Amino acid sequence: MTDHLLSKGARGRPRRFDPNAALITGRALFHTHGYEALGIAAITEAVGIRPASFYAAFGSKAAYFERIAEAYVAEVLPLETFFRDDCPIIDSIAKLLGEAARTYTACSDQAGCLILESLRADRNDEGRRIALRIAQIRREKLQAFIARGAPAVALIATDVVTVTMAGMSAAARDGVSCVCLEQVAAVATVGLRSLIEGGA
Amino acid sequence: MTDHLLSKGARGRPRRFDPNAALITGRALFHTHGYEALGIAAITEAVGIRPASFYAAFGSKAAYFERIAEAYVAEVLPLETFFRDDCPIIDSIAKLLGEAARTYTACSDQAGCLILESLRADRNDEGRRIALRIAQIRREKLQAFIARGAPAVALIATDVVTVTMAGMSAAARDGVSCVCLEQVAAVATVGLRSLIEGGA
DNA sequence: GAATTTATTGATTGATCGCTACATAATTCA
DNA sequence: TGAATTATGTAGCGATCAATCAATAAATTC
Repeated sequence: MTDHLLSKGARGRPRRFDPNAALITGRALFHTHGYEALGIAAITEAVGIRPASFYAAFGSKAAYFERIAEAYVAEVLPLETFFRDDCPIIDSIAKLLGEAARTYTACSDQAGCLILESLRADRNDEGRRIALRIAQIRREKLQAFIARGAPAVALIATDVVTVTMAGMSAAARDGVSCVCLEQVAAVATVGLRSLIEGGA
Repeated sequence: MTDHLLSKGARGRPRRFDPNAALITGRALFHTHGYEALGIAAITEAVGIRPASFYAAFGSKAAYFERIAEAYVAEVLPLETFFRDDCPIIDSIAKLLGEAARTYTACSDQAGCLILESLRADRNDEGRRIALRIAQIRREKLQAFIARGAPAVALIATDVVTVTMAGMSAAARDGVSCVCLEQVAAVATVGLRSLIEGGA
């Protein structure tokens, strides 16, 4: 991680910056400002490089964002952590929603979910297209997990979880507190429990 | 409405276009593309005027959007329609959420709520600032209505409704169907009923 | 040392952004 | 009829956008 400059067998002039660090920096910037509002100039200034170096390393703004978004979805609220076969599905969902409330409000400068917030853009926005693909994969994964414990209502339960998380992400960006979102998650869980356990 | 060209007492050269029609056109465009993604060029082309005429009539893009957003919030899902004193608060909320599901999916090119979707932007985005002010006023109004029927849990119930509507608006933009959103609204209502009626 | 390879710097490119200056056209009021 | 007023068309402002070009620098390979 710190030996990015060494790269023994590399020919040519070595990089003067760490691409991984640049991805971390970019993640924070995209999370704060969004895909469209964040310009190359702001990225390169924050990383401490010139545009040409940025494009040599990452190819394009879209490719740069895609790498960041892929890493984000793999790290933040990974579904495998919550859905285990020895745990009632409703408990898994409750834990997921509660943890989402905390994650989305952990840093006021980067509130909400990077992926879900990147969906809020024009249809033809490149950032939205990338985020949409990632969000759909995640959604299918979630639905598969829920289907294992509640096959009859998996689709609607997945929609409820998805809508709730999107709403919590939006609310977090509008400044709603962690405690409030935890309560929202709890109320949503009540409805979901009723749905899954076959209540009215 | 059709006599905008007459305006008996008006001095100077008369307008060649209907500002009200231009507001309608702009509402559809903003709803489809969002504040930032919609440029003056696209607006003026759709309305059939030149930029100079646009600025003479509306002052700025922000002022134009503000007039559209104010009209939108007054017309779409007006809270007074749903909250009446002779109706249990949970029924009012259920009707509001159900109608939101239908409204948000009525037109696929303008899915979701114009105000809520305009909140998804950079903090310093002018469109977001305008939408945020309108959304906050609406939120306070909603909380006041809910407090009349359920004062003890008005704050959290308001948060749940707000989050659910924001999530439904986002889902509608991602292509989720009306039927699915109606089911989501129904599940959310179950949780809210439990909250309001003091259940577990 | 010479050739090759890769990354850097610095200066731009063409497109688009919101917005406006200027002259002209069309109307009302005196 | 002429002055005042308002809207229009043309043309372009400075700023910013993502992305790139040519020249140079720093490494490896031969």
